[in-house]
Formats: sequence, C-alpha cells, structure tokens
Amino acid sequence: MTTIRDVAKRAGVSVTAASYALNDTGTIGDATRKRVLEAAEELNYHPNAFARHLKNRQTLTIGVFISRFGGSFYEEVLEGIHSVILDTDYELLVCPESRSTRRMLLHRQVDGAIVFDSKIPDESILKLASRRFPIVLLDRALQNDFVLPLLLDNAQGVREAFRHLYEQGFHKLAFVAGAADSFDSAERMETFFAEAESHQLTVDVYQGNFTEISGYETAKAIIYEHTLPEAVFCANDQMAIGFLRAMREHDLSAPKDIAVVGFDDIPLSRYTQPQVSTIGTSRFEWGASAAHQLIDFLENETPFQPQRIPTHFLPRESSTQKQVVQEKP
Amino acid sequence: MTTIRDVAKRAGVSVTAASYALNDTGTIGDATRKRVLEAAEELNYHPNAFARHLKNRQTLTIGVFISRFGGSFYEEVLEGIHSVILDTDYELLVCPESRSTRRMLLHRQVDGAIVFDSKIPDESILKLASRRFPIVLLDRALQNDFVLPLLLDNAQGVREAFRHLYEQGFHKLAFVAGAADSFDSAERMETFFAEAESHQLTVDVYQGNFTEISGYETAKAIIYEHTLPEAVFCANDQMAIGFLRAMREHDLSAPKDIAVVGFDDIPLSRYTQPQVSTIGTSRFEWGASAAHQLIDFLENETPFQPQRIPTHFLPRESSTQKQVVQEKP
DNA sequence: TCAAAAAAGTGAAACGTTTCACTTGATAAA
DNA sequence: TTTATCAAGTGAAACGTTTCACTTTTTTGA
Repeated sequence: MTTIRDVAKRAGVSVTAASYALNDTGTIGDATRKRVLEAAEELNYHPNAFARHLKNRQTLTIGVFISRFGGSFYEEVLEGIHSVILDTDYELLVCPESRSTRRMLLHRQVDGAIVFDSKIPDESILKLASRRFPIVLLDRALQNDFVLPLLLDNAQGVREAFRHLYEQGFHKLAFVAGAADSFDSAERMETFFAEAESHQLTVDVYQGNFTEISGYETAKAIIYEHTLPEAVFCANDQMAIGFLRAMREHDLSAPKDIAVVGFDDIPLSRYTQPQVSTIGTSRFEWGASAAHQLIDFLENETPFQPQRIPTHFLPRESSTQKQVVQEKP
Repeated sequence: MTTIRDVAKRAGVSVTAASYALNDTGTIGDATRKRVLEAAEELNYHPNAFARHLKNRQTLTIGVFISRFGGSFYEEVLEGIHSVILDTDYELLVCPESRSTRRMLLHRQVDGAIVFDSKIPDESILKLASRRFPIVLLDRALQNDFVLPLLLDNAQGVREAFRHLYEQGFHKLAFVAGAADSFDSAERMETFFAEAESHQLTVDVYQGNFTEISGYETAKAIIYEHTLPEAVFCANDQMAIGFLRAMREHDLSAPKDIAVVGFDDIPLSRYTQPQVSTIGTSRFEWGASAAHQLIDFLENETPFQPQRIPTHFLPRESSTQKQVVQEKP
C-alpha cells in the first residue's frame, strides 16, 4: 500500500505539502501541486479512508439499514435514496439486518442513517441519534430534534379504499393485519376501524404477517367459517395475492364473492387475475425525501420536517363491481 | 464520544489492559477484566471502527458493488449473499454505482468484493485484486488467482430452449440481444447461433438493451417487416414481455404467430398472458456461492474455484404449441 | 531600500486503536 | 536461598491521515 508519505518523498516535498496538494487545501504553489499530483498518479496512490475518517470524524457516507433485501419493496425506496445521493458528495451504504448492523450503527461508520428495519429497538435509535448523527425513520413514529419519522399517509389511502367499498355496498368487512410489530399495519387497521365505526359497521380481524402464504392461509380459514365477508382489506398486496389464490382454489371469485383490497401497489398487483385493487404511493419519492432531509441536516443543520408521504387508492378488478377497470399492464 | 482511554481510566488500569480485556487477548486477570467490561458498559463505550481498522488493516466487511437497485434481479442474489454472511463474522455492505463506488473499492474499505456492475472496467478489477483483496465477478469472464468469475451457464439453458423450439418445428428464428456490453447477452447469442448453425438454420439479430421498451420496439420493427419469424429468443424476460406486449397490440398471439422465449425467470414472467417461456437459475444460490468462495478465500486462502451456475429451460405458454403448460402462479 | 504582508512550505501533534517489548511481583524448582 | 518461570500489567510506538503553529521566502507598497 502506498501512503501519502511515499508520494511526498517522490515529489520531494513534506507530507503536509502533499496533503495540501491532494486535498486542494492550505497554500501551495502550482508547480508543487502538479508535482505531487503526478507522483500520486505514478504511484497509484489512494488515501486510506480509515486514517482519513479517524482524523476528520466524518465519513461522508450515509447508511441505510433494512431488514432484508427481498420483497421488491425496498427496491424503489433505495433507488430514490440513491438518486439524491448521486448529486452529493456522500456515499451510500446499504446494510441488511444482522448483529453487525448494530455494530455499524454504534461504531459510527456513517454520518447519518436511514432506518427501515423494525427490529432495531426504539431505545437504540433514541440513544444513538444526535446532532452529529441524525436518523431518518421510515418504519415508525418516533421523533425528536435528531430523529425524523417519514411515514406513509396510511389514513388517506385507507379512507379512499373504505369509501370505495362502502359505496358499492360492501358492508360486511374483514381486515387481514400484517406483522404484529408493524407500525403501518397498525395504522391501516386503526383507520379502517375508525371508518367502519363511523358508518356503524364492524370488522372481523385476522392476524397475518405480510407474507403471501399468510394471506392464503387466512383466506382458507375464513372460507371454512360459515359466512363470508363481502369485502376484505389486506394490510399489503402480498397477502391480498395469497388471499385471492386461496379463493381461486375454492372457485370463489373477486369481487363477486369477496372483494379484495391490498396495499403497496407492488408491480405484481396489476398482473394477477383479477388485478388487485390497492393503495399506491411513490416509494421513489419516499426514499428521495428521506435522503434529502438527511443530507440537508448534515450539511446545513436544516431542522427536520416531519411529513407524510401521500398515498392514493387504485381501484382495480378485485374490488370493482360491474364495469371492469382495466389497466394496461 | 467515549474512548478506550476513558474506560481504562474509569477501571483504573492502563489502556493496554483495557484493550486486552475488551478483546479477550493478552493476559489479564479475571477481576481486572470484569472491572474493565463494567466500566465499558457504564460509559456506553463502543470502539471506533476507523481506528481499529487503521491499526488492523482489516475490516471484516465485504462489499457488493452493483450498478443500481432496480430490476428486481439483484434482489435474490443479494439475499443469497446475505444468507452466507450472516453465519460469519463478516459484515455486508452494498454499494450502488457512482463515482463513490470506485472510491470505496480503491480505498480498501472492505476486505473483499463481489462485483455485479459492468461499468467498472476490467483494468480496475485486475489492478485492484490481490491476495489481500480478492474479487468475485458475477458479470464477466475475467480471471486470475485473485479474481473469480462466477457466471451463469448460459449455454446450457439456451441449448435446451433451442431444442424445444426446434423440435416443435420453429425453424425461422430471430434473436433480440441485450445491452451491447453485456457478457451474458453475448454468450446467449453465441450459443443460440451455434445451435442454429449446427442445424443449418440462420438467425436474424436485433439489438435491444434489456429493457421492456426495447423488446417492445424491436417487435414493432419486426412486425412491420414483411415476414415474421416463427420464434424469437429474447436475451432477457423484460424484453420478451415487451415483445409480447407489441404482439398483443397487433393482434398476434404467442406461440401461434410467433413463439417467444426469454431469460431469467423473473417473477413477472409467469404472471403475464401468455406466461413467458424462459430460462431460470437459482439467483439465491448464485449469491450464496459468491459469498462462500470469497469468505473461504479470506479466511483460509482456499483457492478460487471457477464454476458455472446451472440454468434450465422452463417451457411455458409463450412457446409451447398444443397442450398448454400451465403453472400455478 | 526597508518593513510589512502574503505566499509557500515544514514539523509535529492528534485522531483511537492494537500490540510489541518490557517491568513487576509472585510462584516454583533447584 | 537463589534462580528461573510465569502471570499480570504497563508504556510507547505504530497505523495513515489532517492541520495547527510556525519558519522561510517572495512580493508589495511607501
């Protein structure tokens, strides 16, 4: 490994001069600078990031902590984050969950974090966050000066979906919840309940866990009960898709026998048969927003602006009677 | 930030003793060790990763360099990598393409790399790789003692697909290539050509770029020509899906008018109408293999074992005449 | 022409670890 | 009792940067 010392020697200057030349800081003559840069080139020199970070107490890196890669859900969020980072001096690191995640966070290997992993406990977040280490949360409603929750406006989309179901006369309702520790699932359920209540309706609840199979199994369970609901709201699309699969196996069809609504608008949702009514949001914008606020905080100490990411209901075949709403795949 | 110095002071021992106690190295008495660990706990001490790495010249981290997050293609590969890393002491960092990628690579912030980003030039790879910095390549056939290509066995799948088409009597063939700089596209094309040649057939080639739209437009172009091919092989599924979309718009149906085959077996491919015949592979295993070999090299200097990831043809509706092969979605 | 100011460059400390070479005191062996 | 061995612990150097405080040289302005 060639160090700045080697470069300095080759250029015949002090280490300081070499550092100044390489970083374009300090005061250094043009001739010297050139000589240093040439030497660096010739020696194929690249500064040791660790030494630099150790000295600077800054990494110019932001970390994204997700629980796993799968689910095709994070993808667009990550792309949004990436798109913002590309225009800055920052680098982007994505770290999937594991004991090492905590280590990374704790060891301050990044200047700030975007967290999308509900397995990281609230206390950790609160303990870690500081002016020097701001954190943006995409998965829970926790907040202080250095912790910014950036959440979906679940209520908006759910209300639209409820109205859509209600106005078509679906009044016997069920709700399939997602993972028990999920903030989003809880909020979606709350809203759905509140709406139902204000229309003097009740809702049967089933506990799922966001997977396709849990939707499938919930549907089976419901079908084996004596009375079917008229409409079921699943806390995400994967469960809705599983639900529909089970219905198909029992020769039930949506929306004729049960209307089905999901959440997320994953790509698949418009390719199934029937297409899944769902609630969409711009995940790309979501990620971009998060990155934006984080960078702004880091660079200019711009205070965090809590904000909700808009969502909107997308009526499709699985919950729409009569004239079929056909979207081109 | 609390440092090891603070911990040592609080425990009333030297910095060395503290370090030994914390890392379980050196010789240190039980009583002292306990005192140090307590002090660390009380002060909420976490070692500074940069200082440590600087000293150790080791990061216990492997980096994955991809061009972008989108495409739902990397996802499973990443999961495979992750699954292996979880069982080791290593951490996983994923870094999307940008000027910073090069920086990261160059600055040795990781102990080894898995590269899936054809924008990184061959020379960079060769220049960087060394016993101390092994690199696994998922996107090109470059090799030496410290550079391991782990590629799909494109030939295998393509041959199966060719046979499937040939035996059904599709003898007028076309090939839609992917991005011009893609190794995989080139290899798929080569194999397809070789097969055709050995059966005294010729193939019309069209240049696509792996996107859905390029498949769509190629189809348009072909349809406007006077004679349609009997079968078209697209270098990936997205193009095949685009191709089918264009066919539908012209009231052509697969395989009746043109049989269509893709590559990759992306989730969507079995949800389209008709379902896309394609060539599948276990991307999860692919990632796992890469991680495995890299870790093995790092820990035990186990020499790299070049190997091809098996692929297999999956006949589906878009290329199968008569009895329809129906897979459950 | 001379003092003052600016430009160009230097040496050494510091960032927070780990670890080598060493000291101290106790225990065991002769 | 003396010496050798061992366990427990210490001080300081080293990792590769950046930057502060300083020196030397050149330029400027009167």
